[in-house]
Amino acid sequence: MSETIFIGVAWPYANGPVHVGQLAGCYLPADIFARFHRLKGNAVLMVSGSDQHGTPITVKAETEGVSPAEIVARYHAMFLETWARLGISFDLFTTTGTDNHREVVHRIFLKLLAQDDLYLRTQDGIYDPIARRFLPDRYVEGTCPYCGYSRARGDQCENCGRQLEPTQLIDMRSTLSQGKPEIRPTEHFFLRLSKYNQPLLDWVRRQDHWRPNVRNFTIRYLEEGLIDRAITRDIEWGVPVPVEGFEQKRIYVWFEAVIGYLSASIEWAQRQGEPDLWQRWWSPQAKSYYFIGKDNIPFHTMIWPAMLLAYGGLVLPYDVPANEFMNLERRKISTSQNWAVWVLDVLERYDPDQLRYYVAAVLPETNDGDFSWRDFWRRNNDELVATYGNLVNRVLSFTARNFDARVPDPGQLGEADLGLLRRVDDAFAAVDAAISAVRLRDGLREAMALAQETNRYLDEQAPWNTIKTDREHAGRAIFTAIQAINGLKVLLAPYLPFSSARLHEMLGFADPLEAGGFRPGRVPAGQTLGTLAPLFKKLDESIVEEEQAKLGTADVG
RNA sequence: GCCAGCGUAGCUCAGUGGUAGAGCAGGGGACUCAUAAGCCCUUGGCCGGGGGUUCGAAUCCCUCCGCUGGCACCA
Repeated sequence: MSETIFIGVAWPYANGPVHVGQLAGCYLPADIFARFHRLKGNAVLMVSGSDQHGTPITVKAETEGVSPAEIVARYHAMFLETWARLGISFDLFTTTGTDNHREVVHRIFLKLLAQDDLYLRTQDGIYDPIARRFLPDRYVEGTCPYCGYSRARGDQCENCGRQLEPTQLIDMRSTLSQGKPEIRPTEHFFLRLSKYNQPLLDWVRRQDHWRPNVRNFTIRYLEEGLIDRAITRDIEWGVPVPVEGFEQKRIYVWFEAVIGYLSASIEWAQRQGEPDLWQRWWSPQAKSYYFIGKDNIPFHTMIWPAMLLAYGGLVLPYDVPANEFMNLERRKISTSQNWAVWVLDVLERYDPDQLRYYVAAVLPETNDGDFSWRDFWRRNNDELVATYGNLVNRVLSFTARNFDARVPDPGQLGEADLGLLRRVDDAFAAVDAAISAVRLRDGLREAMALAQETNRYLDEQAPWNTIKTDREHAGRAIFTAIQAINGLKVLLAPYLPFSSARLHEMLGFADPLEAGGFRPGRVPAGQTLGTLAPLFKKLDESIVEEEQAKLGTADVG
C-alpha cells in the first residue's frame, strides 16, 4: 500500500552558508527519510527554502552595507549548490520572497482575520523621532540596569547575558540616529493562540509516537498556556500586511515563514503543470513530517498547528522529529567565532558520502552530539572503508580474478548460504523499522551490522582456499556474498546515495538503482560486473590536525 | 532565579525494575581474497555522590554536585 509522505524541512536564514550542525539537525535526516520512502514506492514531497526575512538578514545586510535582497540572493545560490553537491534531494527549495508565497500568506492572513483569529491591539512601541520609525528591540541601546554595562541592547545585555525589555535600559538611545527614542502607541495584529491552547493540548497528548522530549516539551508549554502574540512589526523588510492603513508594517517572520511549507507545495505543483497536485500532501491521508532542530520546536508543534487548525482543511503534522544540537570538538558551534565546519568547504576535500556517513552515524537524535575530526577520520577508515568498502572490494576483485568478472553459478545453496540470505532479509526488516520510526542512526547501525555479518561469512567460507580444491563451493560463497552486497547497496542507498549508485553499476546493472525498490533483489548468475574501483578513500591521520587547525580562525563564506 | 533534560568502560554512546552492553582504543591468536583491510578470543565499569521505596534499582522517589537547553517578539 503506497503512502503519501510530506517532508517539511526547516527554512534556513539566508544569512550564511550551511554548517555541519544544520546538516545534522535537519537536512541530512530529512534526505535519508525522503530517499527511503521514495525507494519504498511512496509518494514523497520534500520542500523547504531560504527564509529571507527576519532580523538576522537585515543585520547582516547593514553590516556589509548592501541590500537585504543581495544577501539573500548570495546565500540562496549557495544553499542550492550545497544541496546539489551533497545530494539533499528536495523536490523544491524555494524562498519566502516569491509572489506565490506572499499570496498564500495573504490568503491565510485574511481568512484568519475574517474569522476573528487575528485581531488588532495597540501596544507601546519604541519610536525614533529622528529616523522617523519604530525600532526593533535590538536597535535600542542603553545602560544595563543590572550590571551597568553602557552598551546593552534592548533585547539582551551582552555583558551579563540577561534578557531585557528596552524600557528597562537607562538612557535609552537609538542605534540608528543616536537620538533619544520615545514611547509611542502602535497598532499590531495578534494571533489568537490562546483559543487553540486546549485543542492543541488534546491533540499533542495523543501523539504517542513523538519523541519524548518533543512531546513533553510541548505539553509543558501548553499547560502553562499560550499567550496571543503579535504577528506584525514596524519594519520595512518582510511580507506586507494586506490591510489598508498598514503599509508601513510587515508580517513578522515567525508567522509567515512556516506558511512556506504550504506555499512551497503549491509552487511545486504549479511547476509540475498540475496546480492542484499539492492537495494530495495536505489531505488527511497524508503523513507530514517536519525535520527541524530543537530550537524550532514551538513553531512546529504549537504555532503552525494552531494556524492550520484555524485555517482548516489542512493536515496537521504527523511527526516532528526534532534533533538536539551538534557540538564541534566538544564546544558549541558558533558561526560568529568561526567555530564551525562549513559543508561546502568540507566537500572541497572529501566525498559527499564520507560526510554523510559520519554525520548519519552521530546524529543527535536523543542527546546533543559531537562532531570531531578524529572521530570522522576513525569512522571513515575503520567503518566505512574497512567494514563496508573493503567487503565490496574483496568480493568483487575476487570475482574478477577467478570468475572472469561474472557472477558465479551457485549450484545448490547450503545452510550457511541460506543463513546469510535470511540475514539480509532480516536487515531489511530492521532498517525499515528504524527509518520508519525516524531512528536513522539505528538504521545505519543495522545496515553496517549486515556488512560485518557478511565479512564473517566470507571468513568462514574462505573461498580463497576452496577455489583451489572445490571451485563450485567458492563460486557459491561468492554468489551469496554478492547477493548480500547487493542488499547493502539498497539498505545504504538512503544514507550513501552516491556510492550505492556506483556499486550498482559495478554489480553490472544498467537501470537506475531506484527502480529496484527497497528490497534485497538479486544479481543473476552470469551477470558481468562493471568497472571496479574502491568505493571510498582511506584518509591519512594528518587530516585530523589539519582540519582542527582551521577551527576558530579564517572566515570562510 | 524559575522550568526541563542529561551525568553508564580510556573515547562515543545503547540500555527505564530482575545476574552490567556495543563500537573504537588496549592485549592475545589464527588466516591472507581485500584499501596491512577482515575474522576469533580478551583486559576494562562502587551505571556522578548520598539517602529512600522494593524480594530485587543504572532503571522509580528525595537530595546534593556537575553540564546543557528553554524562559516568548530570537527563530
